[in-house]
Amino acid sequence: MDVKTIIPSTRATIMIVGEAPGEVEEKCGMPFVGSDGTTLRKILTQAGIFYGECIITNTSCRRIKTFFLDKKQENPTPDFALQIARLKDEIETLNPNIIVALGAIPLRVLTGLSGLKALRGTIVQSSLVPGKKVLVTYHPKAVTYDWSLFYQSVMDFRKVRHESLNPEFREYKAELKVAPGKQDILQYLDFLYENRKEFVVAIDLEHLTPGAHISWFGISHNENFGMSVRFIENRVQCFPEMDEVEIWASIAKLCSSGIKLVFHNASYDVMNLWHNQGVWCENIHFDTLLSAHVLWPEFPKDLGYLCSILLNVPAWKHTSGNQYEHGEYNAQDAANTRALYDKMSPLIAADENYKVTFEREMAQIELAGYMQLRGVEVDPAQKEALHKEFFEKMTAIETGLSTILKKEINFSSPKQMQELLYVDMGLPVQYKRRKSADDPRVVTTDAEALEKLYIATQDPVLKLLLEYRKYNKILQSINIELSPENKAHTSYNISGTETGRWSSSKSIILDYGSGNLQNVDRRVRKMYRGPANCRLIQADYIGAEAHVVSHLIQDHKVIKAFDDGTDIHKLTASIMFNVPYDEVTPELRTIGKTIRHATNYSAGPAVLQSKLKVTLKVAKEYLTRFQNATPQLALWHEKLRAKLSEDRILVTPLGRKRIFMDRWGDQLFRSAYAFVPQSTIGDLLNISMTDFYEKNKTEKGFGLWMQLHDAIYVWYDQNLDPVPIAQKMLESMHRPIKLPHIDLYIGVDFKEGENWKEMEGLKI
DNA sequence: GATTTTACGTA
DNA sequence: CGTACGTAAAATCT
Repeated sequence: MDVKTIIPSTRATIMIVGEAPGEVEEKCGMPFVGSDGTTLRKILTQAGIFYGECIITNTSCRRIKTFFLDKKQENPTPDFALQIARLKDEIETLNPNIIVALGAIPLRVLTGLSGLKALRGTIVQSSLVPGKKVLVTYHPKAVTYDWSLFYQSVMDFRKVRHESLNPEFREYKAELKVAPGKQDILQYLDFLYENRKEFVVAIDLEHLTPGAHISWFGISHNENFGMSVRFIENRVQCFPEMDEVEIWASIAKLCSSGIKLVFHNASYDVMNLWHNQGVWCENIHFDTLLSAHVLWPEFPKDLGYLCSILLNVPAWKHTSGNQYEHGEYNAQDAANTRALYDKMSPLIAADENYKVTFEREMAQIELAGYMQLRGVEVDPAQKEALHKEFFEKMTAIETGLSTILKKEINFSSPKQMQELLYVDMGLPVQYKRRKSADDPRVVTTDAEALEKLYIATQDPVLKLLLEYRKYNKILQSINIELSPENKAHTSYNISGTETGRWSSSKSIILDYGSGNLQNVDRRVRKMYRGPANCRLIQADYIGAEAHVVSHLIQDHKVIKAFDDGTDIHKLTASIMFNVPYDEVTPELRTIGKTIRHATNYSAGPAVLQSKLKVTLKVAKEYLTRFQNATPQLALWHEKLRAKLSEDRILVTPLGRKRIFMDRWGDQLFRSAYAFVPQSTIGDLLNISMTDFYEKNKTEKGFGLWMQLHDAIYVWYDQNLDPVPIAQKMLESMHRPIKLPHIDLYIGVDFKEGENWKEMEGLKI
């Protein structure tokens, strides 16, 4: 039976086209009746579209095995060709203002194009019925499979709603000036400078790798105009030396004039301009990357994606095609960034939480850039010594292993390790711990599995394998390339996480060091240090996340302990094992610490088992005992779940908002439990650090060295007294978290030393 | 050659 | 069935 197109009784402006009916649809004779239909209805509801006012159909109104005869999808099968003709007929008769293509097949049929990912969210002209607008988005089946696509689909349908108001296809008509001559460039820059009080100007750079030398400079003051200055072509300068100097001088004059500047990831562009060209951007007015991060931390944030949901521009994707093409993208990037500013700034301004969070992130741009360019010093002699030490250890184990195993094995190869453990040695196959009960079981040879097998068999080979891999990993973090000044650099990413913590990754501008400086192995930290004749001060928030949790759940015993400066983990152990506080042994304290941490984030017994190296039974017992001692925690978790079921939104005490879009279940809950404490401390530290930077950036004998989620590091001249400097750090870090019932202050602990490893308590 | 998976380091 | 990250090397895809 044919599945009939659903046609509303009044004239419909939106036509939704799926692929082909499935078994269920064919039986009822209705499109989208199964789980895909449920998903589609949910998406439409969220987007403010009534299902009943849409024309709903498929490219084929009966089940179909093969759509096309060829792989290129140019020739439909005879059956499908008839269906396409039927669809064309329906479009012409029903005359909707906009057609939505759900997935790749409708995209192909309606537009003749392919490449769903690149075209998603954009409006293209139909080739089937010329003049008709087609918006491309995911098929609900893809959303049902990967729920994180849900809100992206909602955004697409919001655009559909807007586009359904009229049938006109608007041609993209921006004027793009690519690689103009010197006079044109200077004339435009002068024009911008003359209007510096009124204009908002977007800038975008393209660079060469390695070195991040600027090859194209894109600039736009208006969404319908973009200019791309070509500086380098095929590694050769495009302008005579003096002309290039003149152009850069003009750019520098404009950027330092106080004109409002807009970027997509300012800490990269601004610092590249400064580092490579000495151009200083005085007024970083708006960053579209940061605004996207504040508005939708869970969405993709690249320019192409943002344009697809907020603008009406055709998809323009970056290819490594010819140079001129690259310039066109660059000019369009600048124009689109300028257009995004117009769309995004009202969204930020409309919500107080968005506003404060955005302003806070904007305030971090200069600091993040500064810390990237500054880098951290490494002692080459210490690096060499560490390498020698661990290389010898690794070699010794390698020799031991090769005499026992008699065959060459790459211990870094999961495949070969599986062969060795589960085939040659005949050990019981170990599986990775799953995130959710319905995840598939995956065979593993990771450290946790090896530990488990070692406990069971006491086979020394397992211990050797563990040690070999450990030393091999450490050597990786020692064998890093240093800059000519013996420094390692990292790019601190303000928008790197969904919590507001910074992430740390390889710097494009100064590609030296391990890249991520936030996961450096403790055993190699000895080689990192401050400048010559300087030492380091560390300031970290004490038990920060646990402190926040204790207030959120109103655990008065623990709150009081934090207030009194009692050792919280000792207290935990004392309560759990029912021993007097003063008789808690270090071993018991460790157990208390691990359990508190694990339980706050709803870890299961298997995690405790592997962390504490106890049996599953004992781990379960510990958990039960802790939960009994802290009944408030489960209540709070319940409260969070109730809030999530209401609107899936959580807001932290510092105003950061996050929508939890995962499929309803334990994994979503655990992310939610972790969010508020983790985000609050991340934001608190970044606020404090920015405050410290702004207040002290002109000081000579000390300065910021590193950021580590809940700690900051400062280098200082060893001839100075560290205490007053630590006091300045404390001034910036002693900062209230405003909770409904109290202003919460998190304690700060200080350490001091000559390198990142050897640090000892500093009393202030 | 590009992309995904595995393993593992940090808070 | 802790979350939040990034990277190297191996495995896999095209």
